[in-house]
Amino acid sequence: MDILSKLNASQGKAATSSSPYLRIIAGAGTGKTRTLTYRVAYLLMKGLSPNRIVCITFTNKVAKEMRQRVEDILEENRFSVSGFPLISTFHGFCYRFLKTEIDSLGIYNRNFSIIDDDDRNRLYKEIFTEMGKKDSKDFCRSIVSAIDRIKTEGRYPEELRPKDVPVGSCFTLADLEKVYSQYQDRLRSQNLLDFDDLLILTVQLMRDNPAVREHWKRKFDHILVDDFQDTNGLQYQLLLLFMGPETALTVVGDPDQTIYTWRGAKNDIIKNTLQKDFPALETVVLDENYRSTQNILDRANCLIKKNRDRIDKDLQAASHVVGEKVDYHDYFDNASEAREVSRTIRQLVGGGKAKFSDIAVIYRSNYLSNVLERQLALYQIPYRIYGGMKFFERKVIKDALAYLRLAINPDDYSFLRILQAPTKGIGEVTLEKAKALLRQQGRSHLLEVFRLDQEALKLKAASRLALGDFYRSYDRFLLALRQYADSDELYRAITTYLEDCGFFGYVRRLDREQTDRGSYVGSSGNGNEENVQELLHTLQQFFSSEYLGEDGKPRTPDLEDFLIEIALQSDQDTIEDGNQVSLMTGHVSKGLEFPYVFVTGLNENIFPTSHAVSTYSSEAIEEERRLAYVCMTRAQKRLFLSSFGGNDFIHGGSYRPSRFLTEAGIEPVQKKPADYQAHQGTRRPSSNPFAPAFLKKAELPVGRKSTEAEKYAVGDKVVHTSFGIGEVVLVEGNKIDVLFPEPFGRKRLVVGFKAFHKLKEE
DNA sequence: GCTGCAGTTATTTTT
DNA sequence: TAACTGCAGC
Repeated sequence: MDILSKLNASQGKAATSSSPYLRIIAGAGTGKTRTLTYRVAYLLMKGLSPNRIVCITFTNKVAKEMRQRVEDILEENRFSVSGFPLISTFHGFCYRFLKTEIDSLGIYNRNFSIIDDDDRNRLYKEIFTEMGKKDSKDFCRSIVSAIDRIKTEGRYPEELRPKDVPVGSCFTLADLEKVYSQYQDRLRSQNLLDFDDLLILTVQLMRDNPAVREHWKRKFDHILVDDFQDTNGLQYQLLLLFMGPETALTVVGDPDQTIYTWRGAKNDIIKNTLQKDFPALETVVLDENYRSTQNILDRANCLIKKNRDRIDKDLQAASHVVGEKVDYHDYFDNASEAREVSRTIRQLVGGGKAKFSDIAVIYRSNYLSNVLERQLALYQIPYRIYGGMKFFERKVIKDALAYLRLAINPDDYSFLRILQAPTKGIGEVTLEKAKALLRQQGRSHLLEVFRLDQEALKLKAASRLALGDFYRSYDRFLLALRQYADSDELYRAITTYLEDCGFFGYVRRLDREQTDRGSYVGSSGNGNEENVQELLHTLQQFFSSEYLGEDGKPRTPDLEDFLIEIALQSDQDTIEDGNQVSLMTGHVSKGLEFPYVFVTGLNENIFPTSHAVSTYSSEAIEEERRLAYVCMTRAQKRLFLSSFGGNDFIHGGSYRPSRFLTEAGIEPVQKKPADYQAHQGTRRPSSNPFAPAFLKKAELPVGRKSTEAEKYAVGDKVVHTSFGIGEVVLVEGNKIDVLFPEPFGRKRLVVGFKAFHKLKEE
C-alpha cells in the first residue's frame, strides 16, 4: 500500500491507526482533511465494506472533494471497490436516515420538505401577527433567538425550562411555549422540517425506537468525523446512538478553530468529553503546517495565544519559509480600505505574481461586502461572493422551486409563493377566508382549498382562470412524475409544467418590464429568465449524475433528491472555479486556502463584532479571536490586514483598530488627521488608471442604470465583473450579446448596467 | 387587490 | 444602504 509515502510520520500514523477510537488534533494547514481522506482509503483497502463506513464533513463541498480524492487514491493503488462509503454532512446523513424511518413517528411522512430561513421567518411572522405582537420587534426577535437556542439543544416545546427565559426578558415562559409549539404545529401540519428537526428527530427515533436503533447500530463498522471541534451536543449524541459496541470512531479537529458555538458547538467534546467516554482513545497531534509562511504563522500563533481556554500549541512552517512580513494598514474610511485592497490586487495581478483566483478577501459580516464590491468593480477586478445573496435565494429561483416542491409535498408556504408568481388576484381578504375554510372543511392544505372551495371563496373570474391553469398543469405534472421513463423525460415534464402554469410567461414579462423601465437589473447575471434557465440547466446536469441512495447503492437521482440537495446546500458549495477574486465571511472561509489573503475591517465592534464587545463575555471574545485566527491561517504566501476609520453610525464615535491587531503583535498605525487628508487626497478613484470616464464621475449604486449609457458596436471589448473581458457580437436595441472566454460563453447584457462596461482601446 | 412611493430603521456568523 | 412598512392611488 502506497499510503505512507504520501504522508508525514504523524499523518501516516493517524491514517493507518488501528485504534477503535482515534482523535486527531490537527492545527490549521496541517493536512487534516488529507489525513482523513487517506484513512478512508486505507480502511477500504484493508477490506472494510464501503457501505459500512460513514464519513461526516462540515459542507457538501468537502464531501464531494473527499469522495473524488478517495477514488483517486484507490485508483493509484489499483484497488477497486464495489460501492462507496457515504460521505455527507450531519444534515445530509439525517435526511437519508429519516427518508426511510420518519414514517414510524406517525407525525410526518417520507415526502417531507425542508424549509429555508425565508419560509421560517414567514411562519414566525404569521404566528406573531395572529398574536398581535408583530410590531414588537424586541419581543419577536428575542423569542426567536430563544427558540433557536433551545432547538440546537435538541428540546421541543414539551421540554421547556423556566431558565429558558432570561432575566429581565420581554417575554414569559407562556409566550415562549405558545410561539414554539405553534411553530412546531405548523411545520408538522405541513409535513415540513427545519434544519434542527432533521437532527432532533433522528436522535429521537434512535433513542426511543428499539427496532430502529438495533437495525442502524449494526450498520456501521467505522464512523469518521471531520471538523469535529464544531460538533454540538446534539450531533455528538447522534454519533453515540449510531455506534454499536464494535463501531470504530475517528474524529479530526482543531479546538482553536471552533467558530460555531452560537450554533451549539462545544469544543469541550473534542478536548475532554471524548476522552471520558472512550478511555481507550488514541490521540495523534498534527502540528506541521504545510500551508503558510512562518511570518504568517507567527502572527496567528501570537494572536491565538491570548485565548485562556485552550491547549497550548504552536504552528510551525514545514517549509521553513519565513516569507514576507504580514502587511497592515489603517485606512481613512472603509471605502478607501476597499480601494487600497483593490489597488493591491491590481498590483499583484499586474505584476504577474498572482491570478485573481489566488486571492481572497475575508470580512466579519456579510454587509461589509458591499463597499468592497463597488471598488472591485471600479478597478475591473472579477470577483465572486460566497454566501451573501445566494443563487438559490433569488426570488424567481425560489418561485420556480416552490412550483417543483408542491409536486413532492404540497405545503402552504410553497403554495403561497406560487399564488404571487404570477399573481393570481388573491389578496389578504380571500386568503383569510381560505385559511378559515382550511380548518372548517378539515382540509390539510391551501392547495386543496383553492381547488375545491372556489364557490365559497367567491373568486373573481380572473383568479379562477389563473388557478385553473395552475391546477391543470400541476395535475399533468404529477402524472408525468409517476410515469417518466428516463431523466430526459423528467426534465421535459418539468419545463412543460413551468411553461403551462404560466410561470415562464411571468418571468419573461418581469424581464421586459424591468428593462423597459430601465431601472433595476439587466446584466446577464441578473436576468430573471436567464436565472431560471440556469436553474434548469443545473437540474438537467443533476439528473444525469449518479446519486448515492438511502441504502448506500448508487441510483438515478429524481426531483426530490434535487430539492433536498438544494435545501442542504452550504455557502461554500456554490463556489465555482474561474479566474475571480473570492469574497467571503470568515465562517465561510473555514477549510479553504489562498496564496494571497486580505482580512478587512479589523475594527472594534466589527471584528470582534459589537455583540461580543458589549456582552463583556470573555467566551464571546475568545470565539471572535478564533475566527480571526481562522481567517489569518487561510493565507499561504502573503497576508494583508486592514482596518479603517470614519464615523460609526451605529455605536457612535469613530472606528478604532481591532484589539486583535495588537494581540497578534502588529502595532496599529497612529492615526493623524493629516494622514487622513493625505489618504483622501491621493487615493481618490481619479488616480485609478483603470476606471472608465463615466464611472469616475460618481460611484454608481448597484443595479442602477448609468445616466449616460454607452454606445456599443460589434467588435467592442467589454469588461464584466464576473465574466472578465469579452467581445460584442450582436447589438440589439439596449441589449448586446457578448462572447466571453470559457466557461462563460455567450451572454446577453443590458446596456447601462453597472456590472460591466466598455473597455477603452489603448 | 396591486403597485409605487416615501419614510423609517436596523446590521453576526450558517447547516 | 437596503429592506421593510404604511399609505395613497389606480
